[in-house]
Amino acid sequence: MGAEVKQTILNRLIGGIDAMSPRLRLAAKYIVDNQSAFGIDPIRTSADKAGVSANTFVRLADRLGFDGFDDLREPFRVSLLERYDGSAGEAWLDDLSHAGAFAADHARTLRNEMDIVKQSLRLLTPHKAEAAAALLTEARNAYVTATRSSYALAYYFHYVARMSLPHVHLIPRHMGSPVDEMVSVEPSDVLMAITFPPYSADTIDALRLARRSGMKVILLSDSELIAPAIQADLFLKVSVQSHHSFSCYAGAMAVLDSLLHHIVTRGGKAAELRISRYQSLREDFGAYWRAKLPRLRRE
Amino acid sequence: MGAEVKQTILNRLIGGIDAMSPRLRLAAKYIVDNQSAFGIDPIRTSADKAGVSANTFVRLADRLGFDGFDDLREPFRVSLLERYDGSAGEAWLDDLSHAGAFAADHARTLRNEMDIVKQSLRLLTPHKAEAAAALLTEARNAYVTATRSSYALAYYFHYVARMSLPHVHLIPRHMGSPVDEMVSVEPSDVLMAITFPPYSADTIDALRLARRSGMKVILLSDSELIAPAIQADLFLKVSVQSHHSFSCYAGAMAVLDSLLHHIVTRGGKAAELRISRYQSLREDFGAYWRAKLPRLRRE
DNA sequence: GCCTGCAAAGAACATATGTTCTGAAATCGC
DNA sequence: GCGATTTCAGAACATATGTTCTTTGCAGGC
Repeated sequence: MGAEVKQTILNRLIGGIDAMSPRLRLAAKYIVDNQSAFGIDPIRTSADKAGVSANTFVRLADRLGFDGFDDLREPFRVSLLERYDGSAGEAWLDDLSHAGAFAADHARTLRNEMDIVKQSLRLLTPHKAEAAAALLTEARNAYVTATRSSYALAYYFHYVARMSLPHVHLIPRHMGSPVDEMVSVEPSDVLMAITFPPYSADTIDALRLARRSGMKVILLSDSELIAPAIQADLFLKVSVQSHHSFSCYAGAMAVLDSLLHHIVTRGGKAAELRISRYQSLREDFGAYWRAKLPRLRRE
Repeated sequence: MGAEVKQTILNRLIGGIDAMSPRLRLAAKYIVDNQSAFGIDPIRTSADKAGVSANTFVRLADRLGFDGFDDLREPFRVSLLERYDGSAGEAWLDDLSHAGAFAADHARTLRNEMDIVKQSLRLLTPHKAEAAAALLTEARNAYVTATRSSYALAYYFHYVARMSLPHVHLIPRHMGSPVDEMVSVEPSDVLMAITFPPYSADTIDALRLARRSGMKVILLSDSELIAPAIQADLFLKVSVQSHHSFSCYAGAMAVLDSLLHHIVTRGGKAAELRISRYQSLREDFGAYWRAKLPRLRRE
């Protein structure tokens, strides 16, 4: 009952947003993006978060034909109640399991994803996380390598990490083998390798070269035993098991997210500043909604 | 974070209820029984529903050591906001929270990762998953696009999907804008765009072009409202919130993993075969341990 | 019986919240 | 360009909300 009303409002907000004035758009977008927060916050809080004034929300409510702001917020309040009560625990997954063949199969994959994420994060002890962050931060140069599908993970990690640590490099940069770009490594460098079965020969070569060069080695994989005569200084185990023939990388991504957090935290104010400079640089391009508005950010 | 505090309060309420006066008991029981309602209702409403006076709740808050009623209700509010206390009650995480400053911070990030993964997967209903798989499978050509850090996600998705569906293309392939590679799109094609704030102008352009071309559009993002005049045929919402200035992609990755599963499943025997052919092709290169070993595959 | 101590409700108060009003700034139309 | 219109924020206002104060009622002790 309440959920329908809410959906109707959302549809009207989405459908009518192109015909709205800039501030009304911001307010509408805020509601669509933060439905739960909008349900509980008082009008001024929502206004601050959305970057508009309080009475912009009043005007939005009026424009939508409501008697007042409260009438607009009410459906979001009750939907918050309904949804929460219905979703306590893992009931939603169990329900899915009994909602037909496709849903049951779907539920199995979702459960698997959550399991590998939990399992991977569990294995990332604070000690290991701290050690990894320290190794990467204090290295002269830190090389991140991977190939094929795990290259995506390395790409992401490098993309974010380099904002905080300019001495992080992704190899191979384009084509070719990672060893080609390791000609001038030194013992004060670090190699972080990411590989999953079937393990890449290129990555294994890079690991071997790193060992010979006396570099520190961080290995992110599902097994510590990748190939003979390979040992990592720090092994980060992640779970990638799946029901099909290829791996699931959600666990690995969660571990990388977590490492990035520590790297940025270690970087302190300077790192934060560098990242926000990247951000603002990019916003000059993709600034559609925020167009010419002052960026009011909470906290 | 909020979920823990709430749980602590509940435990204290339940544990201490025998030592309370009759009215305080009523109030305590009401909180335990109606956690969500207690989170949003003002004090007088809760008082009416519980059958006590307003200041009984004030006294209860005082007795529990809070500075005021608001402090008592706050954890219930935020837990309502977090929609899903995915990580509540994980003993190993709770232990971490009390093992020093670094471990506590670490635990916070792990909890966040698990929550966004759960939240994202919850939003991926079987209906949406099936629709996405169908759109991608039945398209003449399917284009996957993203830029900057989310390019990693698109890269991964394309890498695996194309084994099952050869008509999936990653754009932009190297440099340049995705629109450059959309010159010959047709209404029977599909565009799957992945973008997170700050939204990329290139991706938005691609979405606009897709709309004009009559293509079907799948949008994987944190918001349905990316830019004006953009609407997706299928919107897959994922949670990327984090405690720092950049997004966490574990939830997005879990959703992609899940979609890939359905795509491969839909592909049937033919797809499985194609994938294992890729696998064996790669193993000829990277076959170190496996060389003379039987391939043990779980399940 | 009277007093003390506690529990509880209701009234009184200060603050927070939604709403309205006003004037300034931006935008549009000509 | 310049006036008309729209959009918007800040102040002013009435109501709602949390808190405090006061009073009442009820036990138990001397």
